[in-house]
Amino acid sequence: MNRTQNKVQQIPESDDIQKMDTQTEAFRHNRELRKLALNDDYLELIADLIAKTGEARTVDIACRLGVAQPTVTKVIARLKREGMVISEPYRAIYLTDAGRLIAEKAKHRHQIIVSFLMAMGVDPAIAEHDAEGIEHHVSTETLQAFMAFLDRI
Amino acid sequence: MNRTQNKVQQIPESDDIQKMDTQTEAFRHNRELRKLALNDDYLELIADLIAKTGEARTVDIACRLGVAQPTVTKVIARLKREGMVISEPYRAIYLTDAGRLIAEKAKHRHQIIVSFLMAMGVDPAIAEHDAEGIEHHVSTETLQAFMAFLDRI
DNA sequence: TACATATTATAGCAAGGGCTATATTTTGAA
DNA sequence: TTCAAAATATAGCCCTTGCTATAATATGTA
Repeated sequence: MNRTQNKVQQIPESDDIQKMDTQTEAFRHNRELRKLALNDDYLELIADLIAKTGEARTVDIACRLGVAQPTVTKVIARLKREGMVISEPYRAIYLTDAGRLIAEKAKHRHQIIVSFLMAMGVDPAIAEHDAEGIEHHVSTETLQAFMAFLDRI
Repeated sequence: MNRTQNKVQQIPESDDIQKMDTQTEAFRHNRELRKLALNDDYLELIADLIAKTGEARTVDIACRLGVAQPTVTKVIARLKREGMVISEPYRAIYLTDAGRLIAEKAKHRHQIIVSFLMAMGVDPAIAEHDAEGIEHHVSTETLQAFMAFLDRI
C-alpha cells in the first residue's frame, strides 16, 4: 500500500503536481480499461453469436477472435468466476444479466464510434477496425460529444 | 501454427466470411496494439522526463505511472532487450533512436487527439484522459481525418 | 571521509493470456 | 446402435505485468 517512490524529488510547480496526479490516475485507469477490453470483446462476441445461432460455442469464439481453443476455455472460466457468463461442461456458453448488460453497452459504444468515424470521412472498413480498439477507451462524456456531433450533421 | 478451429462449422454467407476474417484480423491487431500501448506509455514518459530534467529515473517513472519500482525495472529491461532504451546499472534511462521515434509519434498522436476531442466540446481534463487510451488505437487514416477536421474549423 | 538516505537491483510470488499436446465427451452419420 | 469426427477439457509450458521484501549501490551532507 505505501508507495515510497511517491516522494517528490525535485519540487514541481503546483500545476505540475495536479497534472502529474491526474496523469497518474489516467495511467492507472487505462491499465484497468485494457484488462476490461478483453471482457468486452468476449461478451460482445458471445452476444453476437447467440443472436445469430442461438448459442456461443468455444470453437466459434476461438475462430472469430483468432486464438486457440484452450485460451477461450480459460478466459471463459474467468468470466464465469466473475459472474458474466454461464456454462456447463461440454456445453455452449450463455450470458448472465450482468454479462449481457456489458455486451449491450459495448455494442452501443461500438456502433456510435463507427458511425462517428464514418461521419468524419474514415473508410468504413477502417472505421470498423479502429472502433474495435477505441471503444474500450471512450468515456461517457466523449461518447456524448460524438453523439451530439452526429445529431448536428 | 496450424489452427484446427479455423474449420467453418455452419457455412456463412460470403459477405459474412469476409466480415469474419476482417473482424478476426482486427481482434488480432488490437491485441497487439494493447501490448504496444504499454511501450508507448513508457517511451513517451521517458522522453518527457528527459526533456524536463535531462534524464529519466526509475523512481520518477514509477511515480508517474503509478506502479511499483521493480515493475518499472522489469519493463525497462524488456525495452532494453528490444532496443528501445539504453541504461547502465544504477543509472538513469535514455532512449535509442528507435525509442525516441516511437515516443515522438505517440506524442504527436496524443496531441492531435486531445485537440480533436476538445474541438468536439469535450472537457480538457477528460480529453486528456481519454486521449491517453485512444491514442494507441487510432490508425493513420483516422488520425488524418481528425487533422482534416481540425483544419476545417 | 563516513554514514544515513535515496535509489536501483534482485528474488520470489500471483494472476493472466497465449500456446501445443492430449484426454474426454458429444454428435452425427453409416 | 456404433463409431469416427468434432468439440471441449485438461495439463503443462512460456512470457508478461503486477506486487512485497530485501539486498546492493549511489549520493549528499555532516
